[in-house]
Amino acid sequence: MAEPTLLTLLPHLMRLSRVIGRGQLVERAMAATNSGLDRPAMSVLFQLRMAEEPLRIGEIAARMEVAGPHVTRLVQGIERRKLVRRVVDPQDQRARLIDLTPEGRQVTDRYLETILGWFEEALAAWPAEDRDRFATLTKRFADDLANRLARLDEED
Amino acid sequence: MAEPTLLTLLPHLMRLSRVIGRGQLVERAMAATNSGLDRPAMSVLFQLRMAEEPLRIGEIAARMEVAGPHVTRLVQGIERRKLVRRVVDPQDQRARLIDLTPEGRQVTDRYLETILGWFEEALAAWPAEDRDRFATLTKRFADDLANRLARLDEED
DNA sequence: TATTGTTATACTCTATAACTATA
DNA sequence: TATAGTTATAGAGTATAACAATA
Repeated sequence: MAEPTLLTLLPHLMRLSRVIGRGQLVERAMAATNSGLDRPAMSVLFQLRMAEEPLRIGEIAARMEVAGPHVTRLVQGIERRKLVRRVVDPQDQRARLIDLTPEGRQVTDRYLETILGWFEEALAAWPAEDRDRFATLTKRFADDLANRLARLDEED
Repeated sequence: MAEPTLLTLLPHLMRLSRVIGRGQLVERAMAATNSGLDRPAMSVLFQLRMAEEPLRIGEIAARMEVAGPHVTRLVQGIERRKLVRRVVDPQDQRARLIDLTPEGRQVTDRYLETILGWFEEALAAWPAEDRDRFATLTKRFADDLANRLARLDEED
């Protein structure tokens, strides 16, 4: 069955996906941050933090790869806690721009620093070259795979 | 905030985790396999296929990192479709050993070959050395990170 | 008395459909 | 008439608690 490298890669990817996406990592970082938020809400803050600019509801949904109404709800929750502001987009009165408040940014940074701290400790024995290589290859792999899968649509 | 390599790595990992674990990859491969199964059920078959031997309910739950009762349900479903057999463990009458039937193995192999085929196409331009390196680093990263997180328990 | 698995139940996350308001 | 977002509703996936059988 296929090339052995790819066959052995698959379980590692599945496992990594679980460690990152669900359970352990995120869940624990949220507990450490002690913000009272849940994972999906933090995911919205994370997207805003990485974007470094206000985003529309639809744009957040696209980046999180979830449906729009879901983001509406999540934003309502974090707005109530004053972690984001929701202002009408001056370019288009239908749209809303979601922006981190200073408090929101602070919470998000605490969360990120917790995770990155664990990364540093986990990779303490890694030479810098391996880290860079892993980061580069991970991005390339995600891109190449996503592109291949996107082409499946067109093949119909 | 922390080392830049790790900060940029994070979104790539999150994205990879989404591409692999949810949506696109698995969902499409299931559709292509046309088995009528859902993702969690296929995940059980996948674990059995990788183990290359019958596994107990509890062992499957541990490998999938989900709760026991959930696996009981999933196994009931795939047993009804005759993709696995469920026999009493001769070593321990309380336990059940779950084993792939030939049909179950066939379905799982079709699923795996679909995914690995896409991997090969996605990585067509990758030198063999990069593939090996990526596989090695991915495993190491998952291991090191899981170990670091496991130590959080002991620190309490 | 502890462990393996099962049954029953409830909760979290996310999707779809119908609607409102702007464009 | 199309688009951005919202409200209402429903579904998938998983967890927890209580139980049964065997160790």
